[in-house]
Amino acid sequence: MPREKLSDKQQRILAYIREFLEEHGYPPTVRDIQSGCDISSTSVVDYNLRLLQRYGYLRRSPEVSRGIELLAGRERARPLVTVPVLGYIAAGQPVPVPSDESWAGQVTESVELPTSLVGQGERVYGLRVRGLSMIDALIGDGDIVLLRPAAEVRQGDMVVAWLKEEKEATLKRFFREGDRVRLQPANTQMEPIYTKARNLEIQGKVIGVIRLLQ
Amino acid sequence: MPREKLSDKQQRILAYIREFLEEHGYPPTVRDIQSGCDISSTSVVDYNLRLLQRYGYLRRSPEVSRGIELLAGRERARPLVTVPVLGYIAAGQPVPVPSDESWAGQVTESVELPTSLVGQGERVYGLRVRGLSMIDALIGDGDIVLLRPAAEVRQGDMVVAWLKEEKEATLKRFFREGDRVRLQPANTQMEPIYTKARNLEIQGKVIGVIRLLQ
DNA sequence: TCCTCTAGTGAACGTATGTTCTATGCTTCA
DNA sequence: TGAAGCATAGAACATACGTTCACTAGAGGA
Repeated sequence: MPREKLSDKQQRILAYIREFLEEHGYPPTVRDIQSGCDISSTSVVDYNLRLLQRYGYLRRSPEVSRGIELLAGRERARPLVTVPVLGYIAAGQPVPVPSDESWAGQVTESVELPTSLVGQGERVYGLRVRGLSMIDALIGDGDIVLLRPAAEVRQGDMVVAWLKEEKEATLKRFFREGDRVRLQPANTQMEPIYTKARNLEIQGKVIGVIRLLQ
Repeated sequence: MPREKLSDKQQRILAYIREFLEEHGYPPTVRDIQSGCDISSTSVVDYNLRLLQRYGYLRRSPEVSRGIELLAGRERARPLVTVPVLGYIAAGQPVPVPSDESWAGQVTESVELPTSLVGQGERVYGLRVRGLSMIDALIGDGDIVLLRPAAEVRQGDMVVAWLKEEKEATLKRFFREGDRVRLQPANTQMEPIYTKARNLEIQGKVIGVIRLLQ
């Protein structure tokens, strides 16, 4: 769709929509635009909106009041993702796992993070660490661990693992070695854990850690 | 305005409005909310919107279709702040300090963070940690430390300190004890460092740590 | 000259949508 | 047990608002 040169009136309309949105939080009606831009008839507004839509400056939802959406800054569609913090992770306790789809209700808090950090549309969730049990992974009390449900785990991935026998959640790097698994702490001075693969339940893959002080 | 506890229904309504806005660029109608939140009557939606407005979560323009404006993230004017990562911090090396005003040129990379984490207009900068010298503060190789230039340092603040004699940068909690200073590692199993106050140069106050894996 | 295209006008139409009214359970408190 | 609030139902009302239509006027173009 060719981006043609806009008439003076069309530019005024675009500017007015932008201002109105800024001020009110919702788009103007055809009649708002009419009076705001000193246009004599609603049909003229409709006419120009139609053109602006064809040129790609906005999108209209038919039959919908105020159904105008500006497309100019479209890539800023979802700069922030609200990451739900589902609960706590601590040694000797089961880890909350996002129940399919709606984790409504279990969310105690949430953190907003840019998509540049966690990706877009990913089912990332957070867990707040309680206690010092993860300290060998350089994760302290109060830190937030960012997790992605683990479809596949590759060598060296940092994962939240549930040790069934020990009844303990832990956070380590994952290495499959034959029929056993080596769980390697991030802190190189600490010793790794070895266990059978079937003693392990991978809860999620760690994609980040956030610690906020003060 | 008292921020009362929201009912489950009210939280769903707020969430729905947010989603709808995100997706369409304009707010939902009362009937959109009704069907979207599985509410039986438009009057119930109206009733709850009225309450949400009284609590300060949104503003409604009377007689105006889709006249709903979310107020929660009103300061969302500039949700993302670009935090410059000025360089590296490692033991035995001086720490880069933001030269007044323009640190243009020294920036090797940058991270975008929401204002909810680092505040707005604050002169926050980042340093990437090289090596394991900060491991007693639960900070590993590759982590990013978020710093604010330290106007005043209070008891217990986490700071980046430059030890002049030792020629070493370290990251510890700061406690003034008479004429000497105790630098306490975040890891409680480690021993504190004691030094004279004049051997110390506070480079900045740590406000956060970010670790991104993968 | 007639024809076509763009731009504008004013009114009317139909429905999308905010609002209101009455009635009904459900707690809570005395 | 009854009064007082809260939350909900369903319907009806009034109007805000997108859309359409018939008509006018200038600007090329053949």
